[in-house]
Amino acid sequence: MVDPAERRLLLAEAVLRVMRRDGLEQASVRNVAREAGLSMGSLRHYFASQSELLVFAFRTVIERIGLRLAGLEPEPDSRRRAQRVLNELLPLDDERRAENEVWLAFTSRAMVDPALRALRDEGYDVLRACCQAIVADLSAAGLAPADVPAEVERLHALLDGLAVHAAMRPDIHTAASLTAAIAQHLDALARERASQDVSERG
Amino acid sequence: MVDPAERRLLLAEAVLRVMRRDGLEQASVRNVAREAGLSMGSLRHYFASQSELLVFAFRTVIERIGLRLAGLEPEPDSRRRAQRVLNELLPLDDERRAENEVWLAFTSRAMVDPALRALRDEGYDVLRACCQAIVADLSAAGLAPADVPAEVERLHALLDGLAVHAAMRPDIHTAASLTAAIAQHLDALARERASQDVSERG
DNA sequence: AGGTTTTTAGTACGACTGTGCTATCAATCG
DNA sequence: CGATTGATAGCACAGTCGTACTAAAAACCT
Repeated sequence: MVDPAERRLLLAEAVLRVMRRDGLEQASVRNVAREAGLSMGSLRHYFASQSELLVFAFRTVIERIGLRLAGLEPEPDSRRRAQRVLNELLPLDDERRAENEVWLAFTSRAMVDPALRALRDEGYDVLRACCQAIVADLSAAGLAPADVPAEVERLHALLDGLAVHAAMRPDIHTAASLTAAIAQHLDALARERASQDVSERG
Repeated sequence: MVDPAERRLLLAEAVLRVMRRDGLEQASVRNVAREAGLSMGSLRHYFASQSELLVFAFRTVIERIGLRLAGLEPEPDSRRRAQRVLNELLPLDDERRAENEVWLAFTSRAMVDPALRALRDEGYDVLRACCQAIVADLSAAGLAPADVPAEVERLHALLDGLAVHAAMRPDIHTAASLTAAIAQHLDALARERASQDVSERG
């Protein structure tokens, strides 16, 4: 017998493929089943409703990102650690570009589909917690201003803004330009803190 | 006789109402016609296809924003001018919150609907030009770092990121917190430039 | 082996979609 | 006044949608 969890994952990945190729509104039960090489009835055996299917698909994306973050090798230097985590969150390669587009589609649909809202908020919270950890870390190391909450807000918005731009204009916002933008921001944070420290001493 | 342009505008506004209330995918020919108090046939008399209707609706949004920007009273102080323009671009009141949600929905759909892509790119370009003007202005006034392109990228991403966050979590990202985030960023730019100037002199 | 449960497939139903088409009403013009 | 054009309405068509349902096949268990 086939592992049910495996089948569900197979279907979730079919959802993501269809979503990315044709848009979320094309991720119908029929299309997803065909994409996965199964029948509608079979899909329905694993997911009682379409909403359940979509939620599961998005959840796998969130979990995948979480796993990647947890799997990062330890890095003693605050600045390098920040850069590495942020690079993990940016759509730098095809896999993460796909995840990013899925995130955008879900974010948009969650505006009007209450069933997706809780999960969307969960993704938001995870990302914000990441930013919080990064900024707190940098600030403690003297590499970011002392006003942590304000800098969390700024970093989080910058990150999601870059993600949206990368989805809209992948030709303009390349992997190189994205990492450069983040690096520049981190440099700016460090410089700001430095000038803060100077004026405090004086 | 009724002015055709007026009727088209009436229908466009119906599109925006439906989009915001029920999502873009609910902005069908039938629903929009009903929302506008017209028949399907009548709608089709003004718009040959649904795509044409949606494009026109989004265009009116872009034009409305452009008109608001053009209508801003002159402000001699660079910093205050920047703040004012940026506040105009942020979803601070209900009208602009609606426009912001429409923008998000269009951005998402344009990922898979080529007919919307050109218009979405136009909106992107307009916003980027705004950021460009603001940063160049601030930089010339000694209130932003000398590396204008890099700061344009940062401001643009920050702006769109805040917009997305405001759409996702209007309870968290209030008008006050949005303006505060922008003000904080402008302060940071000025401080960065100041420390740049100091180190150049020394 | 025989019975039971899981998995798959296929179909049917009612609702909705965009578009094409015709018919009616209003208004303008010759 | 008649005729032409613009505006509105409403229906028909072919297609897709989510879901419910039945029934066959496969796998598992005793």
